[in-house]
Parts: sequence; C-alpha cells; structure tokens
Amino acid sequence: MSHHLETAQRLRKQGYRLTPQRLAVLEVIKTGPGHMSVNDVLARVQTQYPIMTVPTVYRILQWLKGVNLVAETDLGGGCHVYEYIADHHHHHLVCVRCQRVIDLPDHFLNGLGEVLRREYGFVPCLQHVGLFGICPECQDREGGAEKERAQEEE
Amino acid sequence: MSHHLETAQRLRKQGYRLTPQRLAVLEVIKTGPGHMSVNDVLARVQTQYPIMTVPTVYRILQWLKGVNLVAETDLGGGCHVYEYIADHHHHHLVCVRCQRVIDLPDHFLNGLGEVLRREYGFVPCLQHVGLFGICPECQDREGGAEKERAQEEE
DNA sequence: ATGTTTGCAAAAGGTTTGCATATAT
DNA sequence: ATATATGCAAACCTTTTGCAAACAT
Repeated sequence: MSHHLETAQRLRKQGYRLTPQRLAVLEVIKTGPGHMSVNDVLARVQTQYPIMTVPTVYRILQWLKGVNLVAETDLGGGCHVYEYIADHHHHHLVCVRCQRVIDLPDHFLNGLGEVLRREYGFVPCLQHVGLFGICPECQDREGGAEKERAQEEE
Repeated sequence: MSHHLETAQRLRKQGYRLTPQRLAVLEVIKTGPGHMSVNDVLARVQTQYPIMTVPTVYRILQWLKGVNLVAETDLGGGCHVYEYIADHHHHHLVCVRCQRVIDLPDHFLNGLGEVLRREYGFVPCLQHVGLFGICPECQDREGGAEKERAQEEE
C-alpha cells in the first residue's frame, strides 16, 4: 500500500481520515479487475482485513464515489458494480444472457451527449453508462435469429 | 374496461387467462401517466380492486413485459418503472436531482445501435434506455456551473 | 374438470441506519 | 482531545417464492 501515496495525501489534505479500511478498499478497487460488486470488494479486502464489514464497504464506496475516485454502475436488477476511475471514462455493454461486461470507450457517447445538451438543455452524466444487449458469443450459441422471440414459458 | 377488447382477445387466443387483476393492471398501465413504479400501479389498481397484492402486481408486470405490452426501465437504486408500449420505442432522460423523467424519441440511439453491432458484434437492447443527468430547471436553480463539484458533505 | 393464477406469508437479496466504541488527526 | 469512522445488529425496501385456495377456460 505504498504506490498511491499522492492520492492518500490529497485526501488527507481535504480533511478526510485515512483509515486502514479506506486504504484497503482503495487498494483493492485500484488493483482489482474492475466491475466489482460490493461483495467482490468485501471478499478481497477481507483477505487482508478479516474484520471488514458490509456497511463499511458501502460507506467507503459511497465516499470514494463522492470524491470521484470510483464510479458506480447500475447493471440492473439491483446489482451495482464499482471500479477505479483512472483518467478516462468508459461505458459498459452488459450481456443479458451471460452477464459478461464489455468495456466501451467514452467517445461512443460523446455525440449523443452534445445532442441532448443542444436539443433538450439536458446535461447528461455519461461517465459510466450501462447498455444491455446480447454479446456475440451468446448470439452464436443461440443460433442467430433473436429478433422476435417470446419465450416467456419456462 | 371495454376499450382494449382486441388486446384481450389476442391474449386469450394465445392461451393466457384474463383475470380481473390482469385487466386492471393493463387498464392502469395503459391509461396511466407512464413511468409507474410497482407501488404506483398497485395504488391505482387498488382503487378498483382493493384486494390486489404486491406479488401479483410483480407477476402481472413481468407477464405483460413478456408479451411485449409493457416496458421495464431500471432507473437505478433498485427502482424500476413500467409503462405501456404503444407502437414506438423511446428512451428516458432521468434527472438525478428532481427525479423528473423526460421522454426521448428512439431515433436518438439508432446510430449508436448500429455502431455497436458493427464494431462489437453486440446486439443492444435499446428499446428503453435510461440516461441520467440534470434537467434544465435544476441547472437554473443550481446556478450554472455544475461541472466539477464535490459537495458530498451534508 | 383442469390447469393456471391468485393471495397470503414468508424468505431472500441488497442497502441503509442507530448507536456505542474505536481511532486518525 | 475531539470529531470522525467503524462494527454490530437490526431495520428497510424491493423483489421473489411455496403452497393451498380460487378461478378462467
């Protein structure tokens, strides 16, 4: 936990207290695979700090979101994932079949943002947008024609 | 409940049973203001059918979604809203300040859909997308410069 | 008559809160 | 020393499920 001293110093300067828990969550979210749920973060932190609890993870993640160090993405169905904000925003393509998440560079939505601002006066938060759909692998597995299918009977 | 007989007939033909609860939810979601939560639907239905329960509303809404009569939009934070699908898809601009919802015609995302298909092989479900941001009114009320603001202290 | 749908109650899952204790500053 | 952050437990909210009774067909 020595390679993010400048971040820690900045936060301390802003009056925040740097507890081991906060540093551990920061470390995990910084070095982790991205797109981690609260439980993912908790599990990883607990390998180093077994006493870490769920409410604390929530509070720390909300805090990190507030200071713009992590982004929260709503994947639908009451599932939120978090990841470290490096220096560029990006979006997510979420497969509704296999739950896989594909990263999408931010420029794909830049044009849309401008249109919304211009035509609606609406300032969109397009830092992290989750878009749902079906990934190529699941299309292959399902056989091609997924246009109009109403298979609501299981 | 007599002005959607053709819809009812179609559903009955498909083998579904048309209970009073189903007809009531259909009526409410068809004539309601749109963007209704489960509790909104429940409250409106209960003015006519006081015995309506929460699980039934969920089941009926999932059913209506399955037969492509309503669309479900995830507004984040575990909040889902439902609305009747007329004959055109559209999207939502959700104000993160006042929760207001602005409708956005579907063609705003058509280009994006094609790009995702072409460049990623990803077939997006862009029938109903919720985009978050700040509406013009809230921008005025807040005073213009809402670029970089970290007011997480309350 | 039969299989589907409902109501009830309870469970499940994720998230939040109250409060005393521990702790970073 | 002091105000903030944590741990614990419990509450909260939305959504789901099991099962017997009610009901549309």
